[in-house]
Amino acid sequence: MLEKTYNPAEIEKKWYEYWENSGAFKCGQRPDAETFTIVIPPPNVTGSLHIGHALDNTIQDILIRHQRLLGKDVLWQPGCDHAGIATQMVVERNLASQGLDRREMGREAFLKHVWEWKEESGGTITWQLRRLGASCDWSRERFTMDEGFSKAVLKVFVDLYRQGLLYKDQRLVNWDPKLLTAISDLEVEQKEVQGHFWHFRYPIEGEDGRYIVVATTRPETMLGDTAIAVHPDDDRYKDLVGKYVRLPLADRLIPIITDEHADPEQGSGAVKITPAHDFNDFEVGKRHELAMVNIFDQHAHLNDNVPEKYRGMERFAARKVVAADLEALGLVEKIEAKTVMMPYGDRSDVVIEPWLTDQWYVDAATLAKPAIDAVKTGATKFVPATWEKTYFNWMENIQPWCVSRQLWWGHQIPAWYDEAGKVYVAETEEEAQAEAGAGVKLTRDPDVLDTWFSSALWPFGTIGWPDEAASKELGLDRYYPNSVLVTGFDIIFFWVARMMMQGIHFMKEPPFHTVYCHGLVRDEQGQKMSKARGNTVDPLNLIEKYGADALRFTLAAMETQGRDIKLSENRIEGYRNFSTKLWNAARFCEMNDCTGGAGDFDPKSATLTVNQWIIGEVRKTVKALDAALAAYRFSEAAEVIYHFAWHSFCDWYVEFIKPVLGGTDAEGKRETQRTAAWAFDQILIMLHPFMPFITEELWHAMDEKRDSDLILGAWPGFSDDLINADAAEEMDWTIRFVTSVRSARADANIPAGAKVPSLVQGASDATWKQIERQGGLLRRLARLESLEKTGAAPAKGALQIVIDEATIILPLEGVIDLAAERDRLTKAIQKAEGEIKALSGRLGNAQFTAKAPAHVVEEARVRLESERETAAKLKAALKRLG
RNA sequence: GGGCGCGUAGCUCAGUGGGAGAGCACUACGUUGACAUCGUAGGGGUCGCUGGUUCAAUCCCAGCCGCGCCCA
Repeated sequence: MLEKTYNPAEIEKKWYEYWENSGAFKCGQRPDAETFTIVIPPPNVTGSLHIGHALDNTIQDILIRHQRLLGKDVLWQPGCDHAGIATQMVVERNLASQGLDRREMGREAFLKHVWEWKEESGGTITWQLRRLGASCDWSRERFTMDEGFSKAVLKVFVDLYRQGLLYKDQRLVNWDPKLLTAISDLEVEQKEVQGHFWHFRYPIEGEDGRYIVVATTRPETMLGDTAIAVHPDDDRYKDLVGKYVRLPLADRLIPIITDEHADPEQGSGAVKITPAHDFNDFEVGKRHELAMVNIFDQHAHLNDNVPEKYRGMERFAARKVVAADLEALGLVEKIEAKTVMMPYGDRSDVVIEPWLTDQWYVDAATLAKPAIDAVKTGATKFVPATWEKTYFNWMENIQPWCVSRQLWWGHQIPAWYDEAGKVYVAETEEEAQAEAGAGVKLTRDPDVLDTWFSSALWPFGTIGWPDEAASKELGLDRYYPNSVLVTGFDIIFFWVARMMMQGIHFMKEPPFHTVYCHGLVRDEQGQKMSKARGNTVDPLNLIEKYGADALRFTLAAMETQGRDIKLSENRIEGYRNFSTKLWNAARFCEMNDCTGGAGDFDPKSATLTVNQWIIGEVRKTVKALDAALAAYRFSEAAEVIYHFAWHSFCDWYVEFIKPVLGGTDAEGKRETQRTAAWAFDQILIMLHPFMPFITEELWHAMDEKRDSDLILGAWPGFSDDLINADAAEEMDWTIRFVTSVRSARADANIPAGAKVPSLVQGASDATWKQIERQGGLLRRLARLESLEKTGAAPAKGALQIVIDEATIILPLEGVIDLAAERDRLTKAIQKAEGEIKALSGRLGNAQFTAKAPAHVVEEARVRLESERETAAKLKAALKRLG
């Protein structure tokens, strides 16, 4: 017997362990079936589950469980990435608290600490994913730093290098002076800050007293200026072009040049050019072959390329000193307050410095071309499609991708240098040595690769590539391409685009046919959740409080394409109530022997109208659910199954069958028990992808001798011949009858418990037969003492309810509130007349009848007819009321 | 500045060229051996504004207003 109340915590733990131990999550069990593959967006190995992960993985699990029920050979590939910067930062911080420093202990010792940390805290998120119910194939769990995967990373590096798609170059990078590494454009956040616009006078060489005014938001960089640029069409400076200015403080001569980059509208129209410290100026410098004077060291302190006075100064301190010194020289024309965009490192939150260094770059533009085509031709589709524009926009303007990082934690770049600095790129040191020649002393590039460089290989590197034996064992041919990728739109650039590029380049096929992008989970007020704001919610707490099923269902129900989710706790509470409802429905089934599941019951064999009706409703629900899931419309899918389970099954069907279950018709009772058990089984199956735990529990509670667990069950595959139109019509009418009578009773303040007599007037033969068939239910559910045919006009003061051609009369003279009843009828008449007016107006318009499709016109005619009939009945009722 | 998106019930949001929907909240009433984490009934919306296309616009188009995000 089921407990009186549902306790999710116990059940969820029990079933997860059972599933995992029974091997239910493992792929490859259905070797003849079609495959369905999702690779998990690998979370940071040392991270923990936040609500965004909960959403992302709930969606994936819904798809995975649905496809598993459809009989596919399903692979949900789990694993983590090594999160280069993030992890290294955490470990460095830990070490610092013990007074240790990585540079002092050296690379090898430090990496040992990182691996220890990974072992210690690396399991957290995978444990949390299990708590959520994620049915990943854990036996295949991978890590971007594990041996096989690392081989893939090195091979990709070497292959791209040999194909000329990866090269070393000296360019400006986004340099993080706190973390002391290059970072990619995507890891830079532009923030608005209040700054100043300094206008400096640079003296013209050879023209005493004449100067040119340049404006800058970064005075300290003037020490690295190597030119002044004016726009070629700017007449104000025509005579100065080709002349030189004497750069103050640095005391160097720099030329005045023309370049389109100078904006005549901005400031004075003349702009200082610092090619080593500004991305735009760098381009100008290249165009004009200007000197590149690098004035910063790696900490963004001034170096030996500046006058002695400034050497060693920190950049912001130098700013003040430079500005003050120029002021003292009378070279400051004015200082304006100005809002400026400043680049910040998303990890370190310090101002990023464009800095000239040697780094490794991937020729992203070349790799992007086929990746763009794959989406253009529809080989890969984004859902919702609106993200395709974002993808194209970025891909078509893609810059060389800086993939080297000055970190220790990550895949060390497979490049070796001889003493002359010549580079040898190879997968192993032996190969590099062979290439360089025996006896040549080689030093390995100390840098590591961007974490995204490795996670770009996730869709095939996890399935054995490039090792032949591993590929065979893990089924590379079978599971690549993957099917769907589910991720947040915020990492389309970081990850999706790069998987597309690498996947197509190395595997010759795009990694997936569909990319489903969901939004962000925000708090109730619509604020982005962040630790700084303190408005994060811990999904584990929510799971403890309401159950994983409730959280999952909530996220699914709120997941509508193209919109962020504003998560509120009372929504979760509501879906917790839904699981309670389901639990109680199961208890009802149990108490009434509606158990044994579907068994060998043939839904087509049902003879009772109520049973035929609910069977048809099941079919309609499956159809709607299939359509919703096929279109990745999760909120709609959730709504469909919720509505069926709660309203169709619990509210109506259960009430409809109570009399049969308690009655004497043994045959009817048996059929009804079997139908109820069958229908409830269908609910459990359809709901399983959303609420896996409670459904599995009830699946077994309803029948202790199941052939299979629900997780490996079969999705309903019925056809429309289960829909009996007559039964549907009859039960729909029954529902309308009951609802109308209840409503009228409530309006007339008839005590809910009172059983009242009733008469039916004007019913057609068909309706009357229907009343005779369903009389028991009608009386029971509408609280009617009797239900009889009458030809006579009713007594005055009766409650009258119009249902199509029939009028139901409750003779309650003296009991009902006449004024309230008059009101009710009048309102109903007004409503009908409003409809009549609108419909007849439309039908009276010759344009409408001529141009609108025939079925629309016909529909309007039918409706007009029925509204007229209703209005007439209601008017008659009002008249009779007295 | 360029691009994308949003504005529908008190709240959160679906939706569709042809009768405005759901959940929650709210109000009233609670009778029936699954369920008060419940049941029954009810109130509540010029579908942001203005124009256009159309027989017909909440839906399509244009402009405006308000809000958000991405890129420069």
